[in-house]
Amino acid sequence: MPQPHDALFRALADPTRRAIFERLCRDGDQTVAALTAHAKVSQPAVSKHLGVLKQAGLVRDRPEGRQTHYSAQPKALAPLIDWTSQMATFWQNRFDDLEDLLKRMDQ
Amino acid sequence: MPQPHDALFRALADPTRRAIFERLCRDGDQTVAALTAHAKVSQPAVSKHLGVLKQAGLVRDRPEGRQTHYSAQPKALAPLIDWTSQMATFWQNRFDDLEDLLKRMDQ
DNA sequence: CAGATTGATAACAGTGTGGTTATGAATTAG
DNA sequence: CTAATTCATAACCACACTGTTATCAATCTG
Repeated sequence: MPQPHDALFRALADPTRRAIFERLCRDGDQTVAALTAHAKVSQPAVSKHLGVLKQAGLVRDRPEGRQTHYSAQPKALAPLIDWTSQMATFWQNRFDDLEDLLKRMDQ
Repeated sequence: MPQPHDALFRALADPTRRAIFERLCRDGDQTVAALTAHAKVSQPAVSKHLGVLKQAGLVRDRPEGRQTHYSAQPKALAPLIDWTSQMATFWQNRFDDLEDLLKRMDQ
């Protein structure tokens, strides 16, 4: 059972892919050609990365004539934020438990 | 030039590794044997995952006799939080720019 | 000391991932 | 219509990654 997080974490694991996503967040709509111009890899590589990002919901594509515009979908980062804060919460709760324990021992 | 983020994102990309980290966040200090008992992989695999997590700063090890205790280091998640909020900020700024543009057009 | 336990490491196998070049379909320009 | 452009896909390659089993050093136990 693959977690819903899984595709997201996987997609963000690659630096080239993160760079593409960052650029889309920073500068908005971009064609594949524009993204390729700034990437250090070939156009097919960029297309494949965009495919992975799209699969993870991180980008949307908007075909327009012979070019395809891609845009960031930062809402897709929500599960990552949730997961992170959950980890922090677990951590915090353990301190709370420790506190409770110490209080109980104090009696 | 490997970003400081890189090891972090990479470490979190694997589900087995995330599960180990989650358990350490939830239940605190664990020996390798305890972690292996709940993982679906062999002890050497767990040890290797712990090595990767340690490299990324996500866990600390505390040798004690013949066993090694591992604990989560949630502070290591900070760069991930920063990165995420930066993406959101970029996104927000682009809306601000758009707003500015619309205001300017309104005059 | 002898034997059992714990965990790290080595060696290896299978798979996945990220890159390349080649190519083709669709669209635009001349 | 012809030529050029844009992007996706196919085919392939190299390597990294995750898992395995075997083994060993270190430590505890009897």
